[in-house]
Amino acid sequence: MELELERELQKHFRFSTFRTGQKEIIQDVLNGNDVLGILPTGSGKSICYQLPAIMMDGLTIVVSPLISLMMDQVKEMKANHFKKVIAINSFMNFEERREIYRNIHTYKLLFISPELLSQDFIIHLLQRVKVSLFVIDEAHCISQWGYEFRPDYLKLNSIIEKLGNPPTLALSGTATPEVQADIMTSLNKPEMIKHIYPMDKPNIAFCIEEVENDQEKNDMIIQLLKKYNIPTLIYFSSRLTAESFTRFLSEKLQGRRVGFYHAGMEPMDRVMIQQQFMNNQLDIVCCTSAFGMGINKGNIRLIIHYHIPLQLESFIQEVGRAGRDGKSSVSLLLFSKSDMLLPNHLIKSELPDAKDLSNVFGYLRDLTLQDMDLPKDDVQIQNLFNLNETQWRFLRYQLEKHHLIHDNKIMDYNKTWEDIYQSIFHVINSRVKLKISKLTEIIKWIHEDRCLRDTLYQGFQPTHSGAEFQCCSNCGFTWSEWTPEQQEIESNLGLNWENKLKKLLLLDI
DNA sequence: TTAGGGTTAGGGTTAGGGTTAGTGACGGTGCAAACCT
Repeated sequence: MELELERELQKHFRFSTFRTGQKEIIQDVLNGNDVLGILPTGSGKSICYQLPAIMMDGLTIVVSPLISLMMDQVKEMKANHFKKVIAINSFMNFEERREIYRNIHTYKLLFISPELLSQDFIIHLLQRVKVSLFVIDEAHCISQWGYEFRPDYLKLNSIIEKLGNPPTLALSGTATPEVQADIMTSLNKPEMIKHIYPMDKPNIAFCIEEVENDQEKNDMIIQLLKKYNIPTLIYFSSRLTAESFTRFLSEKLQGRRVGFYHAGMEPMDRVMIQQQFMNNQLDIVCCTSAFGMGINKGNIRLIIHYHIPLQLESFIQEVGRAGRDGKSSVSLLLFSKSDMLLPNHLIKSELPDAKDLSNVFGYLRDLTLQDMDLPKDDVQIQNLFNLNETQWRFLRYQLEKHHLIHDNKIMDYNKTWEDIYQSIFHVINSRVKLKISKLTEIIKWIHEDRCLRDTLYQGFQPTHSGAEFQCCSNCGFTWSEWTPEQQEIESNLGLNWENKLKKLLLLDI
């Protein structure tokens, strides 16, 4: 068995040895166990399901949060001469999708979103093939997105059951013990075998600066970026500010290539900015939290937070994109007292409040009394109830869970309505409370006097390595002592046309 | 009396991604149309 695994790895991926954690996870998976694997990004998480998928009979299903991640995976595997892999999404046309459904039994590996996987038709289709392994990639999304933003993540447990309870593998790069427990509870698999590996970054120095206002933030950033010409990400909690700051930087830093990135942009523009940054054709990207998942660029040297993330988990994920190559990198978080308004607003806008909830129940009751269904169009419902998209999605999930609505039919009015109201009201309250406490946690960390590295990681893992370079602003970090490797002017400069062509072709296999 | 510092209030803002209808596959049964003698 031992040697056999290495032989399979060599045969299919041309690696002679496994990286940390891979083999242990794969062995447990092949033995039919449910496994939770926390491996740092860039450590080859995907091998953990790709190799079992090849070796096992039947189909491996991989739930992935982003279509772009699915595409990357399929492209990579096909480049590795593995052809029995496919991703389904709603952008494919009818014919393409029908072709996949017809040939579903010929694939070994299927990438799919939780939303598509929640559709009855897809479940019926997959019930006809043997599902050998069920994988949740970026499994922290269950905890981070499932409760409000993408409730279909919470339906995975019932989907796994409908598929005959295949062995389940949940993978993530960052998950606190709290998030790990949340994943297992949500999947209804309390007995998962855990393989947890440290994700602290010894090569990143943590720096926090309190300022009076945004003007001071701007001055400080300009001063820094004038000194350092290095691949830099600046995180914002506002799309508009990210855009306007990009213009500001372009003005102040002549010759520096600056771009912005957020979820409100055209998909083509997003791909372009990401590619340019990856290929060192952009120096600085001003972005929202949309930027990052699946970005594998080794030489990001500086991550600046212009606004405070809503939780330490997000901060760690965003900061973790620096210094993947192991070289000295810095995280700088800027904050002023007035910054508290923004995260508070974001938390509130995610969930309906008490007034919204009683409004909705009133409307629903009126509709049943008139023997009417909910409108078919969700936008119409949102307008009717005066909720935003996320609030209504959260509420729809809750109402469906309590069987008060099904599709667009509303349950007849009876005395259980009051219990359901109370139950949803309770969920909202505890979610808001939890989010506020997470925000409080990061605020507390920002005001910490002790070592920032120690206090940041203490909730995430039992121990962590010390700093490899400078530690943090509480341990005497100084900018004057920081001399990062400066960026080469143009990454392709050293390549002749033949190598450039090879590089291009490799990128597009 | 005035410049300057500190505080507060008020205005309008605010992240994240997927999806939308149709679709597959199989065997058994019942029935009607087509074909053969």
